[in-house]
Amino acid sequence: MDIIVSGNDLILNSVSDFKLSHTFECGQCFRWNMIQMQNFDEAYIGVALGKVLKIAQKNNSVVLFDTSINDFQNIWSKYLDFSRDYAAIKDVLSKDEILNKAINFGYGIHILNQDIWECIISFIISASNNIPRIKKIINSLCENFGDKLEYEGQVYYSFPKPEKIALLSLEDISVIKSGFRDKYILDAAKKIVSGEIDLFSLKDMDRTSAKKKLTSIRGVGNKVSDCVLLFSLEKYNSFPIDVWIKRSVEKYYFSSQDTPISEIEKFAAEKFGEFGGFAQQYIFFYTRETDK
DNA sequence: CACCAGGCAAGCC
DNA sequence: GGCTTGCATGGT
Repeated sequence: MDIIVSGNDLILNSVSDFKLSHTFECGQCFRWNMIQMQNFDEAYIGVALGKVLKIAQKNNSVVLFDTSINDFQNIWSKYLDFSRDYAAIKDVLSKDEILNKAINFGYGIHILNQDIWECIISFIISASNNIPRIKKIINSLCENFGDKLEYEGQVYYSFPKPEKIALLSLEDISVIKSGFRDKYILDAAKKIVSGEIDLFSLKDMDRTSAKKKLTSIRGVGNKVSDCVLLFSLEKYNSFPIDVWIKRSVEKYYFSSQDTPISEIEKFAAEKFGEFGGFAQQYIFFYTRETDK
């Protein structure tokens, strides 16, 4: 991959194993929206890490608009996971017939390195919910309590900090219509602001310890913590099992037989090992886009 | 109207 | 340990 500065924009050429729609639509993030741009195959605008980014792609070229080389190297390269060798991961996983199909379908998936706090709240909101409404609630949380950001004459909102959320009452937060999850959101904010949970130290912990810490937050159980571990703490052997993954794994590997989650976890650990998280994303995207 | 949606906690055994 | 039920809200 080579990087070219073009005015205020940054052009990445010879990008491989990456496609915007695969990465942004595979269910790991909720704040990226597709836009139309001439001369590109795909384009998105999103808010992440307190910044608005417009990004577009044509074939193997990706353009980050109004982005300095510093911001790319310090922020976006890591966020978009550009330094990982996805070809090597795909080689290993493709040996499995099902994964081979899933990878051919979602060949451009990258696992983003998201903000831990945003990830915790987003997946607390995801519980017993559907994706359009998850996006709607998160958007409302940002509009009501985040900071205003302007880009090209449009207004966007950052994801509100835990310090801001911790000061809210249940009544305050009821405007976002998150239902029974409201108290979980407040609990997470309070545990983080009080220092009971130190987000920074989670990164250095092993998977089991980090998971134990995360599940001490109300509303964070097995599945939500696995998502946080995978999408923001670089624990790539996590294999979050939601209803879709459960159904899909049962269909492809257990002759459509109802199987306990504990057994699916065991199966995934043995079958995919250190690449469990990547396998999960390929399967999730494949099954969501084709089974429906 | 019943049922479901990227689950989880609490209560039961 | 495992199993069941209630949970806010909005969409079919």
